[in-house]
Amino acid sequence: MGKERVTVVDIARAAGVSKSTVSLVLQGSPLVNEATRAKVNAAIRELGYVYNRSAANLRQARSKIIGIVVNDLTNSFFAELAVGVDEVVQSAGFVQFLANTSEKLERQREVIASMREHGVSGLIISPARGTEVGDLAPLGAAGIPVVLVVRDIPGADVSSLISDNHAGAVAAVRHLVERGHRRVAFLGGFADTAVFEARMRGYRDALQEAGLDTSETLTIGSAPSRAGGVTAIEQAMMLKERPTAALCFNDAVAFGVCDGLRARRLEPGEDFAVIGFDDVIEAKTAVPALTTVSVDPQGMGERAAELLLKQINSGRVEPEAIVSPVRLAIRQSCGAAVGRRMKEISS
Amino acid sequence: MGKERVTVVDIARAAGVSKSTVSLVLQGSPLVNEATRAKVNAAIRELGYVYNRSAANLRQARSKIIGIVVNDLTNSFFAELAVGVDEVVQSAGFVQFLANTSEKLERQREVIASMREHGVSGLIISPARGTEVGDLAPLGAAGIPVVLVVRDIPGADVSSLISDNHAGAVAAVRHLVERGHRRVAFLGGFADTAVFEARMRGYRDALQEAGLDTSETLTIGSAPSRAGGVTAIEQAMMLKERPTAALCFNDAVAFGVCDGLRARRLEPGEDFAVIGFDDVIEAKTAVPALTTVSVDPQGMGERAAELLLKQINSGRVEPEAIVSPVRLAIRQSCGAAVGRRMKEISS
DNA sequence: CTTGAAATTTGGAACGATCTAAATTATCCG
DNA sequence: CGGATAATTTAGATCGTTCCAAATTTCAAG
Repeated sequence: MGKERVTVVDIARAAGVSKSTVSLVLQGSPLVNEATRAKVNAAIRELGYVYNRSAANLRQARSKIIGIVVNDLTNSFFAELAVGVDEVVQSAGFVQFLANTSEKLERQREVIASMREHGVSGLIISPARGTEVGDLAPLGAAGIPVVLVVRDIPGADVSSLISDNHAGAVAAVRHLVERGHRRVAFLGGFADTAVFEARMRGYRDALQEAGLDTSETLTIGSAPSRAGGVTAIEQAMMLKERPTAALCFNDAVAFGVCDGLRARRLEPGEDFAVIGFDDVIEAKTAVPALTTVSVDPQGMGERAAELLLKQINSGRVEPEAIVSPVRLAIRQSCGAAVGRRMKEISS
Repeated sequence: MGKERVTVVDIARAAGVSKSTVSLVLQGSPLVNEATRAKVNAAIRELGYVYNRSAANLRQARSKIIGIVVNDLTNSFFAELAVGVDEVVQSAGFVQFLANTSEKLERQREVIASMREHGVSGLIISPARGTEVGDLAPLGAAGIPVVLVVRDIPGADVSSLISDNHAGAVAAVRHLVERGHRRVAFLGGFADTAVFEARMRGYRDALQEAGLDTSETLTIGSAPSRAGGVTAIEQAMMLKERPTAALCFNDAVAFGVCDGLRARRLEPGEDFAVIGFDDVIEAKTAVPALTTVSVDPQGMGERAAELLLKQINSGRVEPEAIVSPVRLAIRQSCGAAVGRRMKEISS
């Protein structure tokens, strides 16, 4: 009744060769004769053999798994990132272990430990808020390559791939200033992340460069989500001197800001200029199409995966810190130059 | 120089016990004496031991991995579903293998094969379009429990958890009819899926029940995406007899429809009623908030995972086909009763 | 003390692949 | 045909854990 598992020995017997030869065939070795290869493959199909990776990993000491740890999978930025990683990882014959930490350090620790136990060959991590150098140290010590994405951890001795947040923010604000805006807000995001800091600094620098007010009143934090955007813009509109434009921490916030504006019967792109950050897929198709700093999450995932694979294959490499260039995708939500209506509401 | 891997034997030696005892401790067996357990745990910490799951799996013939295969991770419905699965799977001591097929059958086959090789204990699959019974048969034969989610595959001998698409569509259309709509469209989606068929049938049935026109002209297919929604509503507005309301295939389409309406200077919820399907997180915070058939993707993920775990633990169970109840979340986008403006544009 | 049962601990054989080094077979050339 | 070289194939050890059966220790009761 109970069917035994089919192993290399079984197919060796069936094909009339030794298990070593079967192993060679499984690995696609060029050493083996075409005729025997065919015989073996036939037997494999015949018996419905399923390769046992656990056994292989045991001997080889490292599996063909790469792990990816993200801090918030429900944010489509990270979902797209994961898709990008999966794409290249799969075609390199690896398989992806994906875990979501929901921004919880404890979960992140568990997840990374579990991946180590499974013998992952490398890890791509978008760290949860508050991750420290020490959380990654054991990986480095064990010789497991790590690529940090999106968020960097200062002092960590691993590679990182983050987008040029500062330059992106500068470009966005310059664009708004060129269009005549004088009161530009920075909306959304939590102040304790490196990403926030960089975008914020770019915003300030561009403002300063244009000789504009860089006081703190126009900077309003919130959760980096759509709902956060709604509350941020609400607060902004309570100010005595209202902004006429805003650079948002990310696209989710920007969408929320648009929602909030509409709730006040203001049309984003006409009555108020909105620029986002990240360029998630919906940015293009939204109405109005969202002007945003284009980061291409899927592309970032692909590049992170390539970087990681390079490190895995070349044994040991110096950690690289790559900043990924960024461009401003100008669409409708940043509107035309400041015109009648904007002047009107801003006064 | 080269540090050797630390194994049970090493910690056995360090703790002055046998490797069997260490193994017992590792598994949290109640057989072992408290004092020795402490000694062993100390040694484990001391030497920085990392459990080798490959070795364990080899012996035990099945790993604590559950696989989840989704057809489109960039769709936030599935991202949320995956998060729900991850949640319960992790707390049950399993770890999740997530793969995205991008709706490609070939990729799906590879991915499922790879998961088998890794010895997954069970699989949650949202199958790619065109998946056939034969694609799942080998899993059943190998005694690997499978739970299908979202899309069912008629004739497959596995459990499934799908939402009550028919009832949801009926409820949505009834609601629109009660509000006075007489020309209700069904927008978006591909006609060759079981999900489409069910929602569509619900739409028809409710229309018929109200004695309304069920001719095909008001049914307009499109890609089940935001962009698809835009094109679908454009087509709908070209009709000589325009609809005043629409049930959309899913929320992404519904958002696209809202976008398309705005592009024509029509305000969703005021000039035209829109109802979506799925209730993704953005539905609540969008403006106008989207009325939608609430499916709670994360909850579905959790339930699917629980169902799967039940099957894994209880050895062998009869496949169950669960249809998950659904409720209409009435928000702003379906507007008030047909009023002045709607009559105006619809004539 | 003995003794039997209960509580702990343990040696050694798996698990199913890979790898090394050596054996076998085929091929070539004068 | 002999010998050398190249091409294939193979035996057997090995990876790090779990599991079985048996051994040892502990303990309570007689």
